[in-house]
Amino acid sequence: MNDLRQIRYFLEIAAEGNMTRAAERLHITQPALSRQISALEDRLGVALFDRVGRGIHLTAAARNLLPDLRDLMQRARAITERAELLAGRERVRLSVIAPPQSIEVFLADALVAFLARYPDAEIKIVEAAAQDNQDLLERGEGQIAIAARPIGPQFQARDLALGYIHLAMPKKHPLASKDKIDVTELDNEPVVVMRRGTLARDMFDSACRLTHTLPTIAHEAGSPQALTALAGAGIGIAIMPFTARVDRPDLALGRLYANGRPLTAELAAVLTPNLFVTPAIDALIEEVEKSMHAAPFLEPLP
Amino acid sequence: MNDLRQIRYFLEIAAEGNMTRAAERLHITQPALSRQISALEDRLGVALFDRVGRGIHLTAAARNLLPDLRDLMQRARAITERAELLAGRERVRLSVIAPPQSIEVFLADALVAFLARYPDAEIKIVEAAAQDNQDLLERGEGQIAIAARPIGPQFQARDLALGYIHLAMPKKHPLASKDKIDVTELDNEPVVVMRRGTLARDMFDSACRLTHTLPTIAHEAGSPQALTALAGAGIGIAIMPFTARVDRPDLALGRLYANGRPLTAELAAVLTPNLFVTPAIDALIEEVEKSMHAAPFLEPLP
DNA sequence: ATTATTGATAACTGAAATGCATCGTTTAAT
DNA sequence: ATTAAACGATGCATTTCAGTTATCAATAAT
Repeated sequence: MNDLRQIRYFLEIAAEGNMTRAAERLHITQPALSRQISALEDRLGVALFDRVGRGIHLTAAARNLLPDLRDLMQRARAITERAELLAGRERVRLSVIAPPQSIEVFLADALVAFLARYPDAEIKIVEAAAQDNQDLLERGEGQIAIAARPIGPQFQARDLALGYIHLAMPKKHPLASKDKIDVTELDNEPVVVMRRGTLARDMFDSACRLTHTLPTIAHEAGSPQALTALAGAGIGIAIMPFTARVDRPDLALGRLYANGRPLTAELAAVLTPNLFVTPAIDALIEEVEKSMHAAPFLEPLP
Repeated sequence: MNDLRQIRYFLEIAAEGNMTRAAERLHITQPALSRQISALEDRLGVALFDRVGRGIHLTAAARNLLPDLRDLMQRARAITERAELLAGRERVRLSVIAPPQSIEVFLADALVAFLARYPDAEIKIVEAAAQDNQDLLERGEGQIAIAARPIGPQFQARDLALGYIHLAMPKKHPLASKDKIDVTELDNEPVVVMRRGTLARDMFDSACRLTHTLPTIAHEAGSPQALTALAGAGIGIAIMPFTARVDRPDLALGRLYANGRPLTAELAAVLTPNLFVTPAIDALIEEVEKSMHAAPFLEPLP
């Protein structure tokens, strides 16, 4: 085992499922990649990919080795970073994985503040659905992800904020006067929700199931803006995600409760295992936290 | 961080303390090694060695990175081995670190039995003083070491046997009739012991200190044979190491006690961290265990 | 049947690693 | 003080290896 490069190549193909595309992402040509993988297979003495028709897929052996190889790469990276820190010329290069709304509502602001402190830092933002966040982190697509607890045991995490699911409805709506609204009050009520796969939607579904509430789904929207627009038009009460700004004065806002407790999610910064946490990373997380607390419906954790 | 080779080179120099010798062990020439290290230092941006006069020594940064780099290499090796196992063509290649007497008394026999089961295995034996055993393991000089507990927390271990420190003396000696002999009975008594650094000697010294016993060290010997010879000549009672055969009918044997309990050491097979334990390794340890239990003064652990 | 996609292969090129010879410095021996 | 040995660094030639371009074979989509 001499070469981390071949491992990096292998991981890229495993993540991409396709040699040609992996080669592009690695900035090499496809034949070069193909030959490196052959070499790796020879050296390990085990086939890593089934060449089936055109296209490939992982062999059982490769699936077996995959987690450890990922771990090895991350460790190697962590060591390099520590070495650079020891050399005093730390180069901050981070990829942050976050859901679209998080980017819009607080990540952008946080990055501005962070870059004021670390002007030379290179921050890349990877947009991903909430549910894919931890997968991408595990595949090494980034070092930090914004996600809600629970978080896989293999990760470290830093608490960021407590997010409340809130409701938006026209001011004339019968429930508009209330600050706390229980899920059960939404029985048979027309609601507009985010599409499946977003955190707020999934939590809302769970709350309904647990309380045997059956709201009428009037519409599934793809963005918080669409949600508020529909609510404003009287189509239904909008179930707003945690990280959404509501800037419409015609709408009343309330918090959603279930069993007497507010529906909340603990948002956290999830860190790649073995990541060596530099002061810069700490600073970034701190800025994210500050920026989140400035947003409505996101409160500091106790 | 692309290249495990450079890390392997670095570790070899760190272990050897000398580039020329490290180059020999790596089967490359000294200039090649020198350049690779320069390249590694450039890439990490930090000096790993101070070039002081002729010769080198590790910088603080290098000492800081050393354990993690070792760990990385061991993980890489473990992965390769697992891959070979998955490929069904496991090539058993082990280095076993053991003190000289262990080799003589039971390791040799164990290897014969093991090789009968795995004829293609390549086993290398590294002879090392008991006290150096764990260091060598940590430096990656071998995968398995025979050592006495306590064992560093970073290692896995398998219990092998309980060893008793025993005494050898002429049959006419006043203490010869006793089976159990307490350390305190050796006060002012002439004894012959192994040289410092062997396990039995160190334990004997500790026992004397704890019980305020001051035997007269008549001689320090380098081998168990010398010990029995001196005891037979009446120079003093021989404090025998755990793993020594006494085949002289003119000598009486007894067990050494302190505070009413026999002086024992729990011998164990210590395994490199992250070592992937194959059936072959299990078999080897099993054979070692069997072979030890056949030796006198080594008993199975409860 | 035709075309586009995808991975493998061959021949070539350029970069990187290695070996050999040698130098400069430091330490040990005399 | 002088010499010899030890040790790491450097210049140059050679080999090894990863990468590129061009192309092929197999397969899936139309």
